[in-house]
Amino acid sequence: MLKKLTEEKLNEVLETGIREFAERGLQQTSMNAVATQAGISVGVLYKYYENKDTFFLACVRRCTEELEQFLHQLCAEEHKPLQYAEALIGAVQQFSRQHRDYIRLYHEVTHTGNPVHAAALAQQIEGVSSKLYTDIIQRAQQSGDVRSDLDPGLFAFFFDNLLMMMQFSYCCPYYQERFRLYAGGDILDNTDFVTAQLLKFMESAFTLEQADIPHRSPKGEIV
Amino acid sequence: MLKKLTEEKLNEVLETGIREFAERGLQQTSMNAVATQAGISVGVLYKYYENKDTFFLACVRRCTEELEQFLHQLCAEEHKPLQYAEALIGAVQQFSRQHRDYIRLYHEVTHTGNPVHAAALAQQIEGVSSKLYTDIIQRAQQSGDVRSDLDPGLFAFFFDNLLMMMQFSYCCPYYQERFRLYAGGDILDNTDFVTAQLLKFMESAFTLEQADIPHRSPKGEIV
Amino acid sequence: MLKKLTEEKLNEVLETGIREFAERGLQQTSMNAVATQAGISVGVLYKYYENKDTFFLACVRRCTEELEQFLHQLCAEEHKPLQYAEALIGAVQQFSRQHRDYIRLYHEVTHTGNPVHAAALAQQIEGVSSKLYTDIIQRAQQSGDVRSDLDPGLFAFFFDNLLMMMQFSYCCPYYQERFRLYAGGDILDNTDFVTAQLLKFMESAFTLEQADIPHRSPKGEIV
Amino acid sequence: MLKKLTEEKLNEVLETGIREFAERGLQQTSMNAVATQAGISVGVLYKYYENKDTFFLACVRRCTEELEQFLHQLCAEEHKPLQYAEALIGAVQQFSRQHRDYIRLYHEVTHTGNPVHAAALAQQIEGVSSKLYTDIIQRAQQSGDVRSDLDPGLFAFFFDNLLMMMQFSYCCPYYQERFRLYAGGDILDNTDFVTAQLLKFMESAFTLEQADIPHRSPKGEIV
DNA sequence: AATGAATGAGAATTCATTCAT
DNA sequence: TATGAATGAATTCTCATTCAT
Repeated sequence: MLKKLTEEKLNEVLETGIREFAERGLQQTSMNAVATQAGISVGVLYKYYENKDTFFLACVRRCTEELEQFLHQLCAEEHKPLQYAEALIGAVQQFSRQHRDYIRLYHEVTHTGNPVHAAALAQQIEGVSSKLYTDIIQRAQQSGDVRSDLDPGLFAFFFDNLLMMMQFSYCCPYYQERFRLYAGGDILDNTDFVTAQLLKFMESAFTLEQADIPHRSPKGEIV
Repeated sequence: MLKKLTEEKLNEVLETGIREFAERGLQQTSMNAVATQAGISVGVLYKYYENKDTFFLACVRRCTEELEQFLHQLCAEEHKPLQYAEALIGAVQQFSRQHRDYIRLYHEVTHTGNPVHAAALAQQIEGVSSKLYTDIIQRAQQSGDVRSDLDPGLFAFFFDNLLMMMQFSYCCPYYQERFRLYAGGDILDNTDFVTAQLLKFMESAFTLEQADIPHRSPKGEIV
Repeated sequence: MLKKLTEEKLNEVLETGIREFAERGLQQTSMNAVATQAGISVGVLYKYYENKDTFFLACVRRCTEELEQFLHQLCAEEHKPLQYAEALIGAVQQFSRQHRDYIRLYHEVTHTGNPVHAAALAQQIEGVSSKLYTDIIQRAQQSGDVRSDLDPGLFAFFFDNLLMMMQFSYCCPYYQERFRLYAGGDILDNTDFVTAQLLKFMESAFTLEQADIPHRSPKGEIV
Repeated sequence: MLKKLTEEKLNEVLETGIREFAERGLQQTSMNAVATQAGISVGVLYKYYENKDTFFLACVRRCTEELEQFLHQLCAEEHKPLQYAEALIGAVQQFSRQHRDYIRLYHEVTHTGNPVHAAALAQQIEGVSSKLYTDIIQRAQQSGDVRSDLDPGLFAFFFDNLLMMMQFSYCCPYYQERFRLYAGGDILDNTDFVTAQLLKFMESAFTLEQADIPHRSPKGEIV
């Protein structure tokens, strides 16, 4: 009966954890259930992870690693901001389809009530992408591709907010329903349409009077 | 000892529930604790609410009623879209400050795992605002204040996404930390700055080359 | 099924706890087992006692109360020291026979590893008797019934040590065996003999040369 | 990795066991922890000792061996009873200081609930000393150094009770507190005072009237 | 109608012991 | 022979819900 846990098995344990936590949430997930489903005993689970929280965090880290890798690959290539945005939106949609549970787990993390834990988690999860986005935007502002009267951090924040909501809207039951409510019952399948629309929204949510947008052209010719 | 539960008392019960659910979440909140804090017995709590879920939903409804009222007041006045947006952003910030627990409770709702419940909740909570926003946008498109090549539902969706994230970012621990990470430690107090920036972001996230925006005019005159 | 716990029932719970703790010790006693044996649910047990330790302490207190009462009755009457001693020895033997579990529980208390808890328990359990004994001895010294070159506290301590060991020797398996080993297999039943012998031991364990005992007579006549 | 367990290693294992059992007690001590601390694997621990109880007994035996040796050295020399007593009290105090864990382990043994085990243990631990003491006393009675109207076994028993309590009072948390309660906060350091007082207590705990002690002289001259 | 004590299933965690390597 | 990972029964404690008073 005693079979050493292969790396493969440990992977399975993590995937089981991710699945269960994504499905039921932190509280409702039972360590015994995870162990049983992963085909191991509770004992080993606790051998590898001090307690439920630790195990949860391990599952989260696994997800964020994957996500970061995904992100890095994407941001490695040089792009114009809008191309970045398009690529990111597409990537987020793809990731959401392939790793629904990762997104759900991420959503579960946002429920962390304890501010100290929340700070650590936010740092761990958002640290990389927040810097990445902010940098890209700063560069784009220097090259004149993004209006410079916007704080790069806040710009990145709003931008990520839209991506985040997109992820949740593809993966989490409540957000899915909300998505359908706003955009119709089959919206979840029209990914290209959504991408196109979101891009347009970002370009210019509101039509502005000429007078309102002297800043629009950093070079000044148009206005 | 036998006192009929006055409306006032029922109010107190709901407020207690909202506070507890907002603070601890659905699972971690104890019905006994709610009853004790509200100064009633568990028995009556179960007399009025079939079970914990039912009670939770009642608390949620109480919050959404408040929220809707708030929204309706705001949308009653006729405005240009950007003015609407500005008013809404301000309102959201104010509401977040005044009713942190309502927002937290709303956030708690988004964790509903059961799709059926999720659908009912989304309908209940988002039904009004989604219609409201979509209508406003449609009207704005007809009057030419909003580019008409955007789907009004999706536009409303993206718009509400930004507002929603703003609420959470002001009220929920994890999102607060994330907010600070993106925009600096004191961002939570600079509400005016955030409002101004978000408005700009909505106006036009990205500067566009002329060539990039032939679609801007659906009628083609401008370009 | 829901029957209110009468005072009688609560008594039974305590007695069950005392029995189980006495039988198995603190660690080995299961709260579920106590509840089952007392005919209640674990829930109530935890309603009345915060946790296992608290329940254990309640059981201990119950025992010490009984013991103190027993002691007070005895010490109320004025006696000569040796009469006190005789009365106490007899009382201890009687108490041991009637309340074996109380003594065993007392013995269990002596295993408290945590010095802080130990201090509190010792204070609670020994506080009264230590003062009582010391006072009696001091008075006896003033009246010349006890040699005055002995520290009253230490005298009381040695005296209580002998009583304590007697209790354990009548009640706790290991000490019982040890008792038999020293004094024969049937010693546990010869209580009168033991009393007489212990009294003699206290009177004068060792025969002394005349020269060694000038202090024996506080009045000086004999020597 | 495969190294034969040297005698030295086995010693270390036993010492670790003694330390842990003394510190935490039988139940609370973990075999895994002992193995880890001793620098071996649980596997070997179970190779050498069938189970936890067996290992515990081995640790106990190790302690009693040491204790017996100590005792034998002391009793080898011929003495008058009071000199023996004084020597023993001093020895016990010294042993308590040097081998606190041995005494604690001994105390742990007294908790054995199972009468069969208790009998075996008592026999093993007390067998030698009970005989030794009883013999010495019998001889002393024959030589007139101890009053002959005392049962030698019981005398030895009472005497050992006092020594035993002294050991515990120097080594075990609860008994230490009790000691301080009776004799003041710094009593644990005043070993000489304690020795002197205990000797006096043994000499003659209570002052007796002439009439009360006709038996004092076994030869009958005095009375 | 109101009370709140009682119920008991369920969840996290521990650790003596086994046995494949 | 030594290792130490794996097992899983057992234990403490919680809390939604019931129902006698």
